[in-house]
Amino acid sequence: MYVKKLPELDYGVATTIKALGGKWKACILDCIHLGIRRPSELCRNIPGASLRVLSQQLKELEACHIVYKKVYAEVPLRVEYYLTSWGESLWPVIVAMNEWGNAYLHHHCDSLPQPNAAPCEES
Amino acid sequence: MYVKKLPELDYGVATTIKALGGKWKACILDCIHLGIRRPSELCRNIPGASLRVLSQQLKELEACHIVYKKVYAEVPLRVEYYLTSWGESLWPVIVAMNEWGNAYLHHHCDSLPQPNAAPCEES
DNA sequence: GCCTATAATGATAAATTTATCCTTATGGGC
DNA sequence: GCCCATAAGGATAAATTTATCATTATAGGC
Repeated sequence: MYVKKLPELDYGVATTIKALGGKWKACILDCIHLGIRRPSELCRNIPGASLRVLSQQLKELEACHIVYKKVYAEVPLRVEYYLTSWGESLWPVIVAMNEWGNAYLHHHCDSLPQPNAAPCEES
Repeated sequence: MYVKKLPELDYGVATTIKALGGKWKACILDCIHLGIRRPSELCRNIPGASLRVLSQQLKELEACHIVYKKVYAEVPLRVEYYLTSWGESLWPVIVAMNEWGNAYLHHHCDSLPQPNAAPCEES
């Protein structure tokens, strides 16, 4: 397993981003919030993400106490993920981030500019 | 300059994280919000960040329309960064993220667990 | 027997981000 | 002349994250 070599920042925003900032984490939480709980279901609902990547992200979310896992003794194996109370408390933050981002996308139309995009004041 | 090879996700949360998720970006925005505007000042106020890294992050923030830049014809060169209206509109989101993260830190005491931390339900 | 599906993880490659070091340019202090 | 400070960026290394491919284990369909 990978272990960090550099010190981490530990103020509020950095903590939230560590918990939520993985590439697929917001998608996953959104699905779980909608009741899509099984890894294979998540994989079918999140185009572009492999089961492997989703497993990794779910494991991190679990380690961060954002989701927890229920395992059923069935075959084929059945696993479901649920939001913890911390995950629930994160929801309004996710909504706020989503609203800002969507407003931004709506205004700027195309995706975020590449680093060398033309500068502009107060666009 | 680095150009992306993989497609990007473009829903709200991902957009917000792209704008705000760089390692030093929240620190920088916090400083600018407090009136610390010059790169050299930022560098003195953000331990661990080099001028080089701050320049990179500022450039990205500028490209994302979160901050803009004023250059004064002085020597030594004087540059100041200000929040754009988009940057201002992002502020409540930053506050919400900061509050959640601080509550989390306060509850979990030490920094976020490493990926292999012991699982727990509803901690 | 080989295929399906399920969930998880090891090993490793590829992509991306962040860090380090160096250079440019300007003018003042000593 | 060499040092300071300022801001910016090139070149490259290091760190980190994400992706790809393979394997394990279990039971049912055909």
